[in-house]
Amino acid sequence: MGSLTEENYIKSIYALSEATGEVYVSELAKKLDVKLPSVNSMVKRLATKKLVAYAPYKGIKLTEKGKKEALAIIRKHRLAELFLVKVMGLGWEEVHDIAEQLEHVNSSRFYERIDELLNRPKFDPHGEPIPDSNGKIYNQQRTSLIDLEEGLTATITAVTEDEKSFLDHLNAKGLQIGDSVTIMKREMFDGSITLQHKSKKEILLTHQVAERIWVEVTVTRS
Amino acid sequence: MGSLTEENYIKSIYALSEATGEVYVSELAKKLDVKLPSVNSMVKRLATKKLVAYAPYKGIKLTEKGKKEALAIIRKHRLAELFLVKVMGLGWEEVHDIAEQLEHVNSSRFYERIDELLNRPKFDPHGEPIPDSNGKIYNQQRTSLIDLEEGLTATITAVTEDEKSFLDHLNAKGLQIGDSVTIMKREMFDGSITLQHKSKKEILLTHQVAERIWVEVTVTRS
DNA sequence: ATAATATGTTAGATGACTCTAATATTTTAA
DNA sequence: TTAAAATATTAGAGTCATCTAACATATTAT
Ligand SMILES: [Mn+2]
Ligand SMILES: [Mn+2]
Ligand SMILES: [Mn+2]
Ligand SMILES: [Mn+2]
Repeated sequence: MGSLTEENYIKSIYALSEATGEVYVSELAKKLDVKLPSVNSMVKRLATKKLVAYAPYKGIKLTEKGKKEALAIIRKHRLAELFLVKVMGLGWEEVHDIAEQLEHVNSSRFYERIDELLNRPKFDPHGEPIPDSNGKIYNQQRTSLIDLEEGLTATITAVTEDEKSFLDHLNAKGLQIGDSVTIMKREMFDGSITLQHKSKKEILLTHQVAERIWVEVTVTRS
Repeated sequence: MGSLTEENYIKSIYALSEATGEVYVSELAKKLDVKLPSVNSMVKRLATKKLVAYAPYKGIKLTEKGKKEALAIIRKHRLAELFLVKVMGLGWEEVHDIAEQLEHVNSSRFYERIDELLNRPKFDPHGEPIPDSNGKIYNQQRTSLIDLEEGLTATITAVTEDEKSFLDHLNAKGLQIGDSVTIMKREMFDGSITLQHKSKKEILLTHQVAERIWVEVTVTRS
């Protein structure tokens, strides 16, 4: 295991490569909120340790070893989040920041026990898959709310955003993982969407919010 | 809050001052397993931050501010240990090392929740008192097993040693916090002690082990 | 093909924390 | 009261992780 800083670099490289394919030094700098030369020297160090392969202007790629480390950290992060919600009774909007710290705890006993208590869970409180202890990740097929036709009914499976303000927003709207929603109206003008919710209420979501909500279609046009 | 390193210095200074009164740079170096000059410069830094008062050859003293920080860390450590035992089902011999990491987690929510779940506990799994959120600590009067006369019966209230090997040793002997024991024999020659235990077994403890076990006398000589 | 833009590097410095080697001061004991 | 022992300090250097300022290279758009 590397230092805390190293772990955060590895994790960010993994996240960016999932999101955008190529990972540039400059992108990483923005994500980690450090300056370019800092990233430049750290990437060199990671390359020396065979955690990444780096070709200037071509991007940074995690090696197998690096990927394995990233997945181990993500596993710990997501197990921690679920534990905080299920066992400790915290809200899904307040666990990410704590998990950012707990993911660096070095104790197989601790995480083995969490995994056991939660009965080898497959998803975190935000619907993100939890890699198993070998780093294997179950990748669901994902459809965003913004891609659904009017009239369709779907179940919310995940949200791709950990930020408290976003989750507070969903809480205020009364939306949760597992909720069933029907698309009532898609606005051409601003991309906003009106949903019919199990609570019987109609909910309006902006494009910006809807695109971060992932669903599985359960009922096709009636 | 200071850095992780700073927190560990503060905690060690507190522990040493409880144990031996005066805390010398040299003692601290031994405890933290770093060299003298490292401690020397860190102590200067802590003094600049008004966390300690330092007079060479006279010892290091925590200021009120430093004491408060130490107690906050100790509180987190002990809450974590108890949580790991009571909620997560780990053994008292394996929680210290994990708590050494969890004590640095910065989240009042996390610790507030642990405190609540455990119902504002007063003692950790080793019988050590847990400071309250104001840093107030309930200091029990302590009698060591080695100070009991033959024939007395007492209850084990605490052990002053977190090391796994020591606690493994007690586990092997079948001794736990709360157990009632009667002093059968005190050996003059080597200071060892023979106990009658609730399990009906006789248990022999060396002086080295017995002196780390604290008790409350429940039955005086019959 | 040149200019503009995106992307990356080098040099040199800083702060936190650590080390070794050499030296200094204070306390205590003979 | 001098020597020995305990305690502490300074000087100088190294690693990790960061920064600013200046410069360099590659990609792309005109
Ligand atoms: Mn998260
Ligand atoms: Mn999550
Ligand atoms: Mn402990
Ligand atoms: Mn303890």
